[in-house]
Amino acid sequence: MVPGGGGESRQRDSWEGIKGADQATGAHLQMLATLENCLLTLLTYLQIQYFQDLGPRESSSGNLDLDMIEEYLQEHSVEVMSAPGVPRRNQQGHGMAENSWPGHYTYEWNYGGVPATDETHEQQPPQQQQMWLCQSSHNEWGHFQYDRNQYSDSDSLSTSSGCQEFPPSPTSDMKGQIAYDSLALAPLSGKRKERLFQFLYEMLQTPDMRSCIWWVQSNNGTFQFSSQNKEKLAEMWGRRKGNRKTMTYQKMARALRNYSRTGEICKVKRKLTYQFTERTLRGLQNNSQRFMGS
DNA sequence: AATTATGGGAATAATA
DNA sequence: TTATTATTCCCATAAT
Repeated sequence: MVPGGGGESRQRDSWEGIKGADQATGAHLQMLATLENCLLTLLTYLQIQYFQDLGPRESSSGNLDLDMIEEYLQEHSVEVMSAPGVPRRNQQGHGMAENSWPGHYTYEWNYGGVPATDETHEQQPPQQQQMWLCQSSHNEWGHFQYDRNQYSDSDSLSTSSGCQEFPPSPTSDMKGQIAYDSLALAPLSGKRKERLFQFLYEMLQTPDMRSCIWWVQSNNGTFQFSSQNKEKLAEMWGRRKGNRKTMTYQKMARALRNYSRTGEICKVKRKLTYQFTERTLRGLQNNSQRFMGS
């Protein structure tokens, strides 16, 4: 039937049915996970501070998330902590790429103008709203948003001026999977399909995802994937889209590359890091503000 | 040298 | 139907 290609049995059937299984429980678990994660994040942050202050020693203490920390430090071209043991790779002017906007692409957002005539329950209770429960609140930019103070954005915590930031939280595996699943399946009843860059932005606001993706500099829109967990993020993207085959970073990155042509996201020199175009970021930010009651 | 990251052509699928 | 976006496959090159 199919000429070239791996064929791969054409049947497009069953995978349809198994979708909206358990969302309520997922949401509850997610809430707990989020709380737990906040604590863990704080803990990790303190640990990092400790290491920075005292220099890297063999750290007999927590071996729990040392991998995480290590990867983080590596991927962030550690300029703090000039450790004897740390290879200190990559110069690149150490100040991450581009403190300013690349200038190309100066179109307009024409999405922004949506009246946001959303449904009834738009009062936005000031506290958390379960994103995965209220899918009715999105337009084409759509989707939800955490509380502002929940995703303490990396820059605000930076001790040094540059791109220093909050380490990815050490999401442990057990609750990790649960959280990832419920996040991945979030917009099941959504009408408009979410775009990849919107999904990424959403993940960037999600504390649980810090082990997969994080802001390098949120104010100029640069973000970076985790070398170790990028595949997990990709899988989530694929699941959310409902693709038949599993999404991989390789394929997701292909889509990302298209963005550099169409001007939503462009690549920066640094490993695994990209940057939202100014207008993209503006659109994303405006959009999420609409759903936060400011 | 081997692995990993980047980049893009091209066909196809899915959506708007 | 067409245009746009995303997916899938695949190969080449660069970087580490």
